[in-house]
Amino acid sequence: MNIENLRLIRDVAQQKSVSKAAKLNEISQSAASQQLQDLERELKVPLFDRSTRPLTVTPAGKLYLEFCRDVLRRREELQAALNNLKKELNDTVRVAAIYSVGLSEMAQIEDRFATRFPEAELQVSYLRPERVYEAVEHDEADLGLMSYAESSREVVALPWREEEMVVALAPSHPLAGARSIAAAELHGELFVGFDEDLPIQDHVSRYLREQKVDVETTLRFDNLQMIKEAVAHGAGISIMPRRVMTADVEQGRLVAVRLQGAELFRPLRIIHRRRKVFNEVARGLLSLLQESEAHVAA
Amino acid sequence: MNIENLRLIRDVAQQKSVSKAAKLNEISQSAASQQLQDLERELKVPLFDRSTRPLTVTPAGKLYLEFCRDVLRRREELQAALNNLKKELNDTVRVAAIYSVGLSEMAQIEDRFATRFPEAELQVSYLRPERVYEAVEHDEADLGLMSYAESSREVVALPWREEEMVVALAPSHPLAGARSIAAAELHGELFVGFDEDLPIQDHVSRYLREQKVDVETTLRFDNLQMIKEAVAHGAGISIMPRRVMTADVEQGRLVAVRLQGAELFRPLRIIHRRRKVFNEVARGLLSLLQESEAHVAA
DNA sequence: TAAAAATACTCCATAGGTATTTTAT
DNA sequence: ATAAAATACCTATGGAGTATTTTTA
Repeated sequence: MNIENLRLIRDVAQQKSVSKAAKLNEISQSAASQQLQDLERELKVPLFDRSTRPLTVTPAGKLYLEFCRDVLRRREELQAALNNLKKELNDTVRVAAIYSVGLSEMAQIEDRFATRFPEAELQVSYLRPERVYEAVEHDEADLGLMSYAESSREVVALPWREEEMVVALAPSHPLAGARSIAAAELHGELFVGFDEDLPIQDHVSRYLREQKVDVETTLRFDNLQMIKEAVAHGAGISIMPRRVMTADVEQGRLVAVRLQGAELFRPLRIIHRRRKVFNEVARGLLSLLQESEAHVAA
Repeated sequence: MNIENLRLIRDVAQQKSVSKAAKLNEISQSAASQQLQDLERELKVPLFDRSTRPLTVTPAGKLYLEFCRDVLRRREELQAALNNLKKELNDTVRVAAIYSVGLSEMAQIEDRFATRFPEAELQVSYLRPERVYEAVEHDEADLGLMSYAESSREVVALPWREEEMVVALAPSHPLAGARSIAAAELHGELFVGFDEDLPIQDHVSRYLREQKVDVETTLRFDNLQMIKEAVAHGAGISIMPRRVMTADVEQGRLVAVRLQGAELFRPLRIIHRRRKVFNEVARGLLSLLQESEAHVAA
């Protein structure tokens, strides 16, 4: 029972002729005759009465014929569904990004992507960092954009960009007027930090430790949004990427001051599954991202 | 795409393992692996992600899996339907008989058949003679019971029984009291006959011609029922098989008188398609009919 | 390191072809 | 007599096996 055989049987019934059905299916009359007989032997029941001309369909043949039609129709449905899926598979790239990559950042990327691949679809999900990693690991996303990612057995991390970390202050803070701040000046300040298990917090803590600076951490959050909120309300100062506070600075809610020597950077990475087979648009997006990194660096 | 392959793919998804599915389907791991790859090559889309353990089903795999399940279910339905049909085919014999074979006659046959073949089913259709012949010719009936049938290219006629033809009269008819009637006595009688194109009419007409008897035919019908009706109402006499008027005689509606010399018989025949392959019960019924003929003759 | 899957290689069963015979009209 | 189906016979292909390598966890 294969598709060709189903078609053949259907055509025999329709044409009332084995040889005509054979021609339609581009096989010899002999082959058609043998297929039909093999099938009848397998089912142990004749499907056609060939002692009349033209041949006639037996009741069993009618049942089998309906079966053929049903399966052939179902097969067409499958083919159509698979084609849709394949189109999507080929024309879509799925990106998982942490929130702090930023909507405006992604909007630019999306624009350039849309120009270069007008047919393609770019799906972006904003997720918490662990979920970005998981999405890539389980092949729910083709590319991940996150900070402090490390290559592992499952996942490859490529460099993307290094974001300058600055001191975030409420406009009312005494240091808010400074053009730059030396690490030492932070000693004893009230500080709003990340949860301790986050790599960015490790990074900042290590930096402060190296600079022999002690800050008094008053609050911890697992996301930038809440930290900015707390800083704006005067709960303390913080250290974060300059880029994530652009809007807040413009609106006068926060002040960003350069760290003297600009010696702290948050590494953003592009991650993907090891041995991942990219489709064309995913490859395209990857190189677009890497170009843009070069561009920013320049 | 054959049934075994559909089962294999379904089992791979269910077991999340090619080797386990292979065992279930009693083929080697290698064969299963190759079947799967061939299928994926044919569809040009991977159905399973084998870079994870246990393997996972891709979206395309899910679509294909539903297809497998649908086709396998449909196939079971077909098998069940065919089994019913085959049972019927093997245990059923279809008989087409002319009306004048008679219900009581057939009831006896059915009883004896039911005793000898308790599992079997006997389907009897009462039809007009042409339709009996057609039914046998087109394999709508296995056996036909009719009068005056001849063997032809399509159909074989076997002798069954010869039915004595008698004179049918209304009880009020002057000849109704006779023990027998010579052909000559019918001369000038009003006569109710069959349509001229029926063999039985030929037969009767030829007989009367040979006996140099002229009757005055007042009415013609294409069936015995109407002729009996007409005779009972005094439209004339007729000649017909004794057996078909038994009930009418008992009820005093008609009188049957033997033709002197009992020289007129209606031949009943069993007909069947040439080269017809009988099932067991049809063969059984045929020999039962032929026995009963011997019995009647004895 | 152990399992599962893929691959290399071989074999043979069978699907399909040509030529011929049988069958139906 | 003619066209259709069945059959005899042959060949090439591909499906399935064993043994081995590669991959995943």
